[in-house]
Amino acid sequence: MIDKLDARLISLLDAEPRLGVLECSRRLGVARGTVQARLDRLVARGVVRGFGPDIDPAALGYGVTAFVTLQIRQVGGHDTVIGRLAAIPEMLEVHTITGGGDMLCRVVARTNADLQRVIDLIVGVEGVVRTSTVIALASPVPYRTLPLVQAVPAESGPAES
Amino acid sequence: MIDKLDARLISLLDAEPRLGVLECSRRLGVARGTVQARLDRLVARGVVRGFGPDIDPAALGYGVTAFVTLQIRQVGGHDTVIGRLAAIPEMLEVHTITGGGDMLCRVVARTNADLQRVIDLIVGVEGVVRTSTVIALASPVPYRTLPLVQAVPAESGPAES
DNA sequence: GAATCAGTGGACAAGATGCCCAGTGCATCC
DNA sequence: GGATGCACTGGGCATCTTGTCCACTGATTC
Repeated sequence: MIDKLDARLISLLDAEPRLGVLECSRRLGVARGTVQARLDRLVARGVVRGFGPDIDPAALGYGVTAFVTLQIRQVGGHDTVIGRLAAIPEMLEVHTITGGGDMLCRVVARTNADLQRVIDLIVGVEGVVRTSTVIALASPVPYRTLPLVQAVPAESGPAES
Repeated sequence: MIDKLDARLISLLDAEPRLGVLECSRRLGVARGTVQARLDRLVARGVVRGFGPDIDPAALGYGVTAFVTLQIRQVGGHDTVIGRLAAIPEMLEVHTITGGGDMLCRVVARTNADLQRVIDLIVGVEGVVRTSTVIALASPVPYRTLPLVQAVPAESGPAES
């Protein structure tokens, strides 16, 4: 699925995203064309979605992060609810889930008081029956995917497929 | 905190991350130096953390995402637990939270069966008392921050700051 | 009025990019 | 064995971009 060179390339780009193809080839000790081809392949296969700017909500004034579990009225379909939720700028992420709740959302707010406003927005969405909120106090492990990338290359020998 | 030009710049880079400074300046209709200065400032202020590659775990074979709520034994400190959790490659994110649980984790796995293995790894961590897992069935709103960026520029007039 | 700051528009050398090519080692396939 | 396909190498080329200067303008602040 991905080999050591790919992993090294991704790790390198993760550490110093501003690096160009040429510089990468120098650091990795391979030809420029190889790096170019690898990158193209990774993007084409969807492994690398892109290189979008990584925005820090806290730096924008949204220092409070919370996870809100929703229960949805069964009739009426989830789609409209999702649409309404997506219209809330503070709504950073929505997942449909198993278990007691129906959806798990990540939201941000400027303050705890502001979080109340955001939650009210959510509760106000037609079809939302109940919400349950937990506030993230700290994020000791911020979102990351590198360990995954670096762990995969267990396939060293003659891999099958 | 951020003005319309910043928002437009970020939006542009989000849509087409491969764009250079020069191309951005053309699209935005401003001088190259301006774009350069804006970008530098955004990065310096921490609003833009970087431009790291966006990896899709699913494309790596990790198609199952789950959220695991942990309860931690009060004695012994969270730090060691966090260290152990961070050592698990499938552990994408860890937050300490309010409410019934102590921590909320996002993990991925190759299959539901594989998820069992990952959860076992978590349960095996010294200090973890109990876990509660919900599986993400779908992610109708994948992680995003753009709406936040585009919503902020409510300050148009002579802002006080 | 003077100073400060953001933006403009232009210039320059240095470097990177996209693209093409011939050659090589290493698989698999006939 | 021999042939094909594939990934990688190393080189060359014109074009574009980058980083970094500069002088000038306009708005804001003191």
